[in-house]
Amino acid sequence: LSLPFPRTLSPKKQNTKKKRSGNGEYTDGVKWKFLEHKGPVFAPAYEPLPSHVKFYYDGKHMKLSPEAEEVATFFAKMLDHEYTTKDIFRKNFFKDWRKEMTSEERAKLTDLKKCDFGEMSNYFKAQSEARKAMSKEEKQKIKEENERILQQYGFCLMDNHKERIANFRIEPPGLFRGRGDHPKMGMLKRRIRPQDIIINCSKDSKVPEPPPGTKWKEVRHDNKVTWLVSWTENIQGSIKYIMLNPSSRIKGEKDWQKYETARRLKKCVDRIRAQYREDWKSKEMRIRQRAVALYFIDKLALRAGNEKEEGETADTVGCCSLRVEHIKLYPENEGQEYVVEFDFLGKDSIRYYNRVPVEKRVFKNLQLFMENKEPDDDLFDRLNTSILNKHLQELMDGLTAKVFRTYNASITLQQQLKELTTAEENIPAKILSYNRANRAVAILCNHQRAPPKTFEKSMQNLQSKIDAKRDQLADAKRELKSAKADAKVRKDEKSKNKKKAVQRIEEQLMKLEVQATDREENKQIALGTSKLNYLDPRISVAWCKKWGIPVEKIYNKTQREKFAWAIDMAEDDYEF
DNA sequence: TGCGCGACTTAGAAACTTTCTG
DNA sequence: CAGAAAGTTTCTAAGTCGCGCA
Repeated sequence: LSLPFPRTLSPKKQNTKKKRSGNGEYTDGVKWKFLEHKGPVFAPAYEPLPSHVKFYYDGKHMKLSPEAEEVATFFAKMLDHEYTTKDIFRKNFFKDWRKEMTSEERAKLTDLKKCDFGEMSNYFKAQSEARKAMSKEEKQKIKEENERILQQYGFCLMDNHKERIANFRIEPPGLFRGRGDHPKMGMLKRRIRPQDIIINCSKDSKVPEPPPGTKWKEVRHDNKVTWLVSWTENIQGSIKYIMLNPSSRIKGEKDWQKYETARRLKKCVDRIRAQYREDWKSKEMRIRQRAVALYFIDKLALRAGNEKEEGETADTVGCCSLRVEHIKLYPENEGQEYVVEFDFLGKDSIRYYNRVPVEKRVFKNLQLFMENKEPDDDLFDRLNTSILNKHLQELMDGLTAKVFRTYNASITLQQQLKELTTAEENIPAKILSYNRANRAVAILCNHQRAPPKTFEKSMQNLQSKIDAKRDQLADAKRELKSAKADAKVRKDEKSKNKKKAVQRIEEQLMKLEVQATDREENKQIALGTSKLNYLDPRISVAWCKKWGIPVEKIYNKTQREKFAWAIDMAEDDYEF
C-alpha cells in the first residue's frame, strides 16, 4: 500500500514554512499542477412511455406531449412516497409541471387531484420487478457496462496520480426533495445539458469532448480549486461540483489537516474555556453572548448556526441562530438546578432535544438575553457566526466553531475507548465496546436516523426468536434433569450431553439478547457520520493495533481507502 | 457592516449487494 | 435456496466558512 501523499512533513511543519491564509490553505492557494479528465456522464435521455401506458384526467384518457409526460413520470415514480401527499409538494410540482405543458394541455389540466398517474406508476413498478427477475447473465452484462463507464469516466489524472472521482454522473432531472418543511419541495429540478457545464482542467491537458453537436458553457483552468466540473442548479441557484473521492490525495490531506487543527485545539482548550467563563461576567452584552454561545458549542457540540434566508429553505437553526422559542429555563428540574431545555430543528431538520444543567452564571445570562423578547426573536441578538469565528481566529490560528465538534467527538472516542475496553474481553466483545464508544459520539453530535421502516417488525421477529430460544432452553433443562434422575447406567454420558446442550442454548440466547439490546440502542442513532467525518481515524487504528483487532473489523474497504493515510501512519501508542 | 457567492465538508435516505438463517 | 437482515454504496441536500464588493 503506497501512501497517497508524502508524510515526511506534517501539516504543522509546513505551516511554519509558508504563511497561511485565513482559511488554512497556503497563501498561493495552488491545489494542483496538472489535471486531466473525461468530463461528466450525463443522465440518459428521456424515453417516452409505450402507448399502452395511459394517463387519465378526470377519468378520461389524455395523450401528453413528451415534455409534459416526462415531468408526469417524475411524480408517478414518487406516488407511494409521503411527499406526494404534502400540499406544498403538490402545489410546487403542479406549478412547474404546467410550465412544461403545451398551451392546450395547460388549458385542460387545471386540477392535480383529477390526474390519474396509476398506470404510469404500475408500469414503473413492473419494470423494477422485471429488472429484479432478470437472469444472471443479463445482470452481469449490466454490471460490466457500468464497470466500463466507471473505468472511462470515473478516474482522472491529478499531478501524476490516477484518482477516483466521487460523483462523475450528472444529477438526473426530477422533483426536488427537500428535507423537513422545505418551501421548495416538489419543484422541477431541470435536466443539465452540456451548455450548462463548466469544465476545469489544466491547460496542458487533453480537454474533455462535449457530446457530439454540443458545446460546454466554459472551459477554465483554475488550479486554485479542486473541482473538475460544475453547473448551477435551478432550485436554489447554487453551484454543484464534481470532485474527487475521499481516497484522493487532495481530500486526504485536507482531512488530515482538519484533525491536526483539532489536536492543536486540545492544547489550548483549557485556556479558551477559562477565557469564556471570564467573559460570562463581561460588562458588554455582545461578549457575554459570544461566551455563552461558545460554551454551548463546546459543551453540547452544537453547529455554528449561520443565518438563512427566510422562506427559501426549511426553518432550521444552529447555535448562533437559536431563537428564544428554542430554549426553556428551569431554575429547578427533577432535583437539578439551572436546567436549560433545548428543543429545535438542526441541520436536515433533525430535532435536537436536550435538558442540561448549566452553571448559574450561564443561566442568569440566558434570562437576561431573553428579557423583553418575543418567542421568534434571536436569543443572541448581538452575535453571528462571522463575529464568533473572528473571535476564535484570534484565540488560535485556524480555529472556527466546527473545530470544537471535531475536537470533542475525537476526544470523546479516545476517552470512551480507554474506559470501555478491557484486556480480558474477546474480540467480539471489544468490537461491541468500540461501537458503544462510537455511539457515545453519535449521541453527542446528535446524529439521528429515522427508525428503519421495518424496525418494529424485525424487532418482533427477534423477540419471537428469543422466546423460542427460552422455551428450547427450558426443555433442554428439563431433559437434563430427567436424564440425571432416571438413568442409572451410562448416566454420566447422557447427562453430559444434555448439559452441553443446555450450555449451547444458553449461549445462543445470550447472543440474541445482546443483539436485541444493541439494535434497540441503535434504533434512532446513525454511527456512520461521526465515523466518517468527526473521529480522527488514527485513534481507531491505534486501538486496533493495541488490542490486536484487525482493522477490517472497524473499517470496511471504502473506509480503509479513505483513511489509508491514518492506517499507515498511526502506531499503537498514538494519542489524539 | 452586511450580503451574496463560491468552494468545500457534513448529512441522512434510498438503492443496491452480500450474508445470514430457517 | 428463498427471504430477511445487515452491510455498503450512491445520491444529493444542507450545512460551514472565507472572500470580495457595495
